[in-house]
Amino acid sequence: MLDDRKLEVLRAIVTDFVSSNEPVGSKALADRHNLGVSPATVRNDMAVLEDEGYISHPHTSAGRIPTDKGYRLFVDRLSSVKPLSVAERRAIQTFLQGADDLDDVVRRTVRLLAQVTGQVAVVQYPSLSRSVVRHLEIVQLDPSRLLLVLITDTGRVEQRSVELPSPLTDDEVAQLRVAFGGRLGGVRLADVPGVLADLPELAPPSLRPAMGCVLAVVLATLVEQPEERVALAGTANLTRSALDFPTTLRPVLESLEEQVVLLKLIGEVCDPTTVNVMIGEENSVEGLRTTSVVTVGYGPQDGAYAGLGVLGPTRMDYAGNISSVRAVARYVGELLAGS
Amino acid sequence: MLDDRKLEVLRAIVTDFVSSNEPVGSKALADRHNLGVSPATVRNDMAVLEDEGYISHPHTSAGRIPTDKGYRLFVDRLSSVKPLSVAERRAIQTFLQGADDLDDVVRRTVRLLAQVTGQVAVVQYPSLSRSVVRHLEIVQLDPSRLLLVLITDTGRVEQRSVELPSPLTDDEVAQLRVAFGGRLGGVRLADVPGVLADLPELAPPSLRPAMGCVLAVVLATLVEQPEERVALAGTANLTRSALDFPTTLRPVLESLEEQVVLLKLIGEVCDPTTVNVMIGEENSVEGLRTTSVVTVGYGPQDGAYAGLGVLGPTRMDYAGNISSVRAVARYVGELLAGS
DNA sequence: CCTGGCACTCGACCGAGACGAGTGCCAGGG
DNA sequence: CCCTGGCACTCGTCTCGGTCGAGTGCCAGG
Repeated sequence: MLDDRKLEVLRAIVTDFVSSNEPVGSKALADRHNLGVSPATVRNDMAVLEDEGYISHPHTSAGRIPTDKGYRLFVDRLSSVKPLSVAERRAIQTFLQGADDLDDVVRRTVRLLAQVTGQVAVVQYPSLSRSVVRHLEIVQLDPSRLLLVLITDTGRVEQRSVELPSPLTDDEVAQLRVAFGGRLGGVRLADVPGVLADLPELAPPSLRPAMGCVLAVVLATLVEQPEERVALAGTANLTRSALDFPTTLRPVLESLEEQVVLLKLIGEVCDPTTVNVMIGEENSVEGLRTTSVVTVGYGPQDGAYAGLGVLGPTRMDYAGNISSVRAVARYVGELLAGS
Repeated sequence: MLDDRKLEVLRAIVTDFVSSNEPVGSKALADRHNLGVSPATVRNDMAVLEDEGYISHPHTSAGRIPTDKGYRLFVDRLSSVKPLSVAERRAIQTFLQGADDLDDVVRRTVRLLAQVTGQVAVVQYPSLSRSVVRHLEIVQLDPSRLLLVLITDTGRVEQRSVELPSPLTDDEVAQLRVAFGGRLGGVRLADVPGVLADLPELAPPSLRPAMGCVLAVVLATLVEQPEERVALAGTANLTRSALDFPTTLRPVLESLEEQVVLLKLIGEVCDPTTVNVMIGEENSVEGLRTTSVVTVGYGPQDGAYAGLGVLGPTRMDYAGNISSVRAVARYVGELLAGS
């Protein structure tokens, strides 16, 4: 149905429309891209493409614009990978180099992504559940309150306070510390429940109530409902295409303020090897139906820490953004694995 | 120069323009507000107000709009305090009630403010330097790395890692813990340098290098350059007035992404008793010259934890926003003091 | 000092007409 | 069979002139 030339026409339409933001006509197409055929032929191809739902035109005497389906086909089969220039790679590397803190890494990353792509950037903090426990510290705030401080291999630090049923002595706290600390080091957070399952049985009776409380908090708030965090940057970039979606800007901004929404966007796919692209209506989030999202997981090869990505109008430079997102993800993954 | 009626005219212009967003003419003014004078008289007053720079008109045959100077006069002398309804107060209280975590409190507060005022809301986390140390925990990550965890009375938790010149034994770490922990409890962070000044001298020689490192980190990153954090919400509200500042939206969004800028906005005044209003050009931040900012400190009566406020177009409901900001600040202050 | 009246300004709105980009279709040619 | 050039047609955009009306500034009178 769609021979090579028609695909070529679609590609030309997408690239031209992305760069110009104006419906593209047959003549301009035939001129700019050396398709080797006349505008009339291009028109015929366009008619077919429109029948198939890949492009549409706003009104009779206007050029064509790609539909979501058209973008999808473009992304899947037509866009060639656009390798980053050496300068860009170096810029990414140096920009991320100076970071010390995990917070700092994430903040830099998200700004960098927004800058490089010119879109809205989203970076999820390394997920707790996929992280490995480096240390669990138990601090006594006052006799019957403890503070748990969890440190992961990615440098993330989480704290929770625990109300105890009865006061503990310093010595008892030390025992707790040994009991938990000794077992958790090096364990993936997802595996913590298994590791700790038999803990209450082994504890001396006097410690059991306290042990139970601490265990409950560890399991409930750190393992079962780990707090996922995300960083956001580049919302100002939405105004560039504000001419495109003037009244649509509001729902987008609203959606972006919802942590849940952001996590949904990024969390859905976290494979560090393949980049995921959601286009327009494919998007599950109401209010982001006019935008596209490019996400990828980051982390070591065998598994992902978390996801990151960019969001922009469906009319975006998919090839470029995919490359940028992938490159940034790789560098961040290495950076976190190395530290 | 400006008699009572002229002031009344200015107030009428401001209130009408704020609610309608359209230049207001003499006839409409004389009609809606019962000024007891004819449109012609109003016109004369308007001419004077314009000479004095309180109002201007976009073009010859259009109504008047307030200038920044006009808003300033309005805020300082003309706006009556608009008390919140009981329902609003209750809503604020119940909305904030459920919070447990400090993070949760701040998140809820900022959303609440954005919701109530319909503007962009900014809430600064309780400032470190004004906080009191509740606990400083020292955790040994590996032989030559420590993690410092600082907990303040407002529930804020900060952590920093320290590279040691040489490995320490468990026992030595315990000594450090006692040395610091014993002295810092209950001390205001700003007073920490004085309290710790003589610490190195008292330490056993073997501990001095490590002690020095820890001390340096505590002083440098926690006291001298404490990391201030802010939360932001309601950027979507900017789109309501997007018709007002269409191309101006971008610089505003850009400014709002800069932590530094936000801190500058809020940090300038932190008095919990008086509300601070910055109008248009008064604003020191380039790019926010078309907006007004209403801020206030929050915290216990004697001093402020930090600041919070809202930002919106100069054309905003100052009286209402001032009331809302003050009310929210009071509740948050109580909430944090109580816990 | 306020008031009504009046001429004037100037942007908003409307409709007609010209323009032109772009389309769809068709007949002819390789 | 597919490509091509030609041609009529559509329809949005732009421009222009004219009308309308809100609002002003000024002035003379009470």
